[in-house]
Amino acid sequence: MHLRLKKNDTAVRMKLTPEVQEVAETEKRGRKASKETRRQQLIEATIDSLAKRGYSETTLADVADGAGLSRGIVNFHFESKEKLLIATLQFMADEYAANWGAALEKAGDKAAAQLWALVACDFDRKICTKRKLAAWCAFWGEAKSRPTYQALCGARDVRYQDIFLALCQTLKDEGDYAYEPEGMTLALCASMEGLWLRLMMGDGLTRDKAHAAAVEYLLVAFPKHFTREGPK
Amino acid sequence: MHLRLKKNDTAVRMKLTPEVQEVAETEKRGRKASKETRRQQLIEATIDSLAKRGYSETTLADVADGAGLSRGIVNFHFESKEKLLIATLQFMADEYAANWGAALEKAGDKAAAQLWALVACDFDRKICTKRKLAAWCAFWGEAKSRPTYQALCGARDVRYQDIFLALCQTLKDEGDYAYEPEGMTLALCASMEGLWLRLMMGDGLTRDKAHAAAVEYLLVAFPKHFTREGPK
DNA sequence: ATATTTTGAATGAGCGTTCAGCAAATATGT
DNA sequence: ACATATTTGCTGAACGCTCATTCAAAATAT
Repeated sequence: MHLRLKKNDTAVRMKLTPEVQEVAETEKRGRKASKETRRQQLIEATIDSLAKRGYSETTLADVADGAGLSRGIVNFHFESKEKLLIATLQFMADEYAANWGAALEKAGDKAAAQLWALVACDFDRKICTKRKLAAWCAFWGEAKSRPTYQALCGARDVRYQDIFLALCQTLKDEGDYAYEPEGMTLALCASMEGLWLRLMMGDGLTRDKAHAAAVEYLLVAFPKHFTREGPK
Repeated sequence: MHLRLKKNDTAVRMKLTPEVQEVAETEKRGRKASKETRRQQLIEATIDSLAKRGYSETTLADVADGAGLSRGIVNFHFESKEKLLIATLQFMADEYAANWGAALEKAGDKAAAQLWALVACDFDRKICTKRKLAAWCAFWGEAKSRPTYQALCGARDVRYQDIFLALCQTLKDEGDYAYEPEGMTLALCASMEGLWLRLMMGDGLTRDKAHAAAVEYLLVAFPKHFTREGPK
């Protein structure tokens, strides 16, 4: 006979991370949480685990514990570990895309303002957290040997890169700059990704310093369009 | 009773990769290989495995197979899987450092030439192979949750970054550029790392195009010092 | 003969997956 | 209203597989 704790008694459970908590408390609690809410809660716990332990040490047990739920739960809501991870990456990719999409909307129709916004939003508090950067990096590390991950990681991808390229092209025409836009765009995008990488590694680099470095790049590339405070 | 193949008969073994072969055939063959040679051979096989299967799926069995040796071999020459991986990363970090060290030597004492050489050598055939980039990336993915990896990955690190910064500073003084050197250096280093990341991801980006993008950066940042063909 | 290197079978820990069963929520019957 | 049946969400023990590690024995070198 088992001695049993009362279920869903959050006071008894291990401390959950703010992100998981938040999702768990959205809508209704405990048993009544909808399927979609549970999935989200597990995805958040997965990001936590990836950030804390890295890809190779992320286990379903850890995810379940992190979500404050039982062992079999992932295979119930997702079909397998693999599918949970894909859903997690998908979620992050969607969030990322939504973020820059919204930033672009708000930026108005001047190319310089759009480019500025696009660069800034990569270092937004919502997107650019240690936690999420670590999770991104975990996926990057596995991406080369997994086409599925590669496709989703590259979702910061074609459309994004195209827009970037178009903006650089426009500014070049406006400002009579001499550079070769494709190389320029590539170097700029790469720089932001590299800054993410470094943010993740720690080193005492902060979000603000990273953003400032990216801005420095914008300044030397498009001196007629930007000051350190923003587009002219 | 076992039916046994004759040992060390390379004709019978699985095809080994060029890198492993090369090491295996350095010095004397088969059993007579020295301790150091065997270690190197296993390290090359580890890089192969990381590149082919990613960190999380790299197994000692795969490494041993890749080296054309038996299962227990790694635990004999290295003490554990963990130590093999650390030795592998250490090897790559040393090779990387030696590469830019040599490039710096050869570049003479003009700051512009040195910076050019430093950027160029990151895209050198010897360093910048799919295989090695993939291995680097595999380690990056695990680095946040493993201090040891983090320390070694950051070996493209303090000294490297300091030299870079000093060079940017010198060029700024020479050329009366307006940028803030710390941000500039950071953005430039990050750009090169980001380009590596993209090279690894595939996308049809080639070493030459990546190098060209980095050069494009140099051009806009230091227009008085460089042309696309090199330092003035 | 002794020391060193290599082998490969055995071991056991860790992990993803499965599934029978429990409990909460909801639907249906009275 | 209350009782009963059905559905849905969840649990956790059990299973089987993969893989790092160990080690006795074999092969080779000195």
